[in-house]
Amino acid sequence: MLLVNHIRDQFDVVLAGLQKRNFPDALSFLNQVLALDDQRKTTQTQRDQLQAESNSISKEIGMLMKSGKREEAEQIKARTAQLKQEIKELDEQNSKAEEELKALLYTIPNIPHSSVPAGKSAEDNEVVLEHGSIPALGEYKLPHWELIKKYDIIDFDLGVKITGAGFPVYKGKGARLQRALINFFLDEALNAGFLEVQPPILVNEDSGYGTGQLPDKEGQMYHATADNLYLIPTAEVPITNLYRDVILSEEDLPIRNVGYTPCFRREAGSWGAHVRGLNRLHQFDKVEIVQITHPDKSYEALEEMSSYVQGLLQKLELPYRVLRLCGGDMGFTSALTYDMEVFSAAQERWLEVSSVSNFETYQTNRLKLRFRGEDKKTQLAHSLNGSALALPRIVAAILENNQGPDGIQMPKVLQPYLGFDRI
RNA sequence: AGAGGAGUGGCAGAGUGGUCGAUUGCGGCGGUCUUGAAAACCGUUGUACCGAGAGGUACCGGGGGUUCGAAUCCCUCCUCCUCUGCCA
Repeated sequence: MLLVNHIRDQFDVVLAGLQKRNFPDALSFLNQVLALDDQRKTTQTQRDQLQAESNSISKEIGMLMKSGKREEAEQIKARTAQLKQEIKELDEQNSKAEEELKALLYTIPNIPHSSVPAGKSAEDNEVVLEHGSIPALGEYKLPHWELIKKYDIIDFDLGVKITGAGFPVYKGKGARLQRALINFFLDEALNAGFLEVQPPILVNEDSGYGTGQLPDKEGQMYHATADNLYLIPTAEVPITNLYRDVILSEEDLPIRNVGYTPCFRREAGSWGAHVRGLNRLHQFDKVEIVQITHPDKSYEALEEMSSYVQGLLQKLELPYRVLRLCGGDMGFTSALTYDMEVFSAAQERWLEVSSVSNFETYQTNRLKLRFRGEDKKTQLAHSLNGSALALPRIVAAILENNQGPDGIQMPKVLQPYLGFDRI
């Protein structure tokens, strides 16, 4: 959520940012926000003044009562009755304005960083770099959904039987590959100085609002209605919310956390040819890195995270490219996002395996995540996160890219974790 | 899940209708003293909103209510503790 004061002070920047996002009627929308905020301020000032009067009368009544002057006390009570009514009306106006303001602010996306290219869709994303060479598979060119059957390592039909579509069952070497990847990713993050956390995978409403999944995207989350809890779509939600309503001291920054969790996404209506096999699932595993930084350091941290994720892909010997997402393709809450995509050689397409974003103060404003600087004043920190990494598409790429006459060769770096070198 | 108890400032812990945003202690910060430190003493020490400022308003787990006035009374939800039950 953007700060109203920021909209006021940086009006032109915010307006240009929304236009880069193709936000309709940005100008009149922003003016409406400011008008509502003005209205809120006015009613609040009036309300506070009346309340001040009422408070002092109440004190007076108290003193009169004590000194036994009942009748005088009764007389001035009449005035407070009137004040009470007026305050109540102003309160109603005020909270109405506040709610409307909040509703508007919730619909405004984050302002893109100046380096974000304009554009409408994924085609307008900027390719920052490509790394590695695409393997020539020759006659061994099965897509992963056939490989998993051939080697009997992941079973979608069993998942359908016990749960439904998009909930695969990993078996044998398939299960061990999952476990190896999770451990590899966690160990790498540990070595890079991230603190490992294991958060709950169900979260309450407050947490959903904190990171921006609510109120708009509740359709994407599984909802345990009996307890009003949501299954997390990403570990970003519980990990970032660890710092909700927290005032850190400056020396605590940066906070660097890593966590492995299963992730759950309903992905309503998105089934089709592009989402076969492991490409899109309702439940999948992901290791996530989260950083809370000083506002001056967040872009530095973003670059670090991008290099870190690239390092993982290099160690896994996967060809990848890095995209800088355009204004139209970026997530709602992000100011700058890099997507990492690996090339899936049998499908002959790029698959997104990581998304690394800087949210600046967009999340921390909702979260009330602040730190106290040297001047003793509190200010909002910046939050960032990235996948490091999401498993299914990594598995798809490893299986497809490394297939050959003798089965599927495993990346060297995983072999100590796996206990085998090929499937 | 049932019965009982409790949630107050960074922490501990007073406060049961009226000058209470809240006694006190510890911790933190600043100072006096000291070559330096400790001790002692003095001062200071929550967050947010409105206001140019003076200042005002709100917050004692969350929400609602009673009252001229609520940390204090009532309702409701949440959390923690104790006992019983169940369970990995």
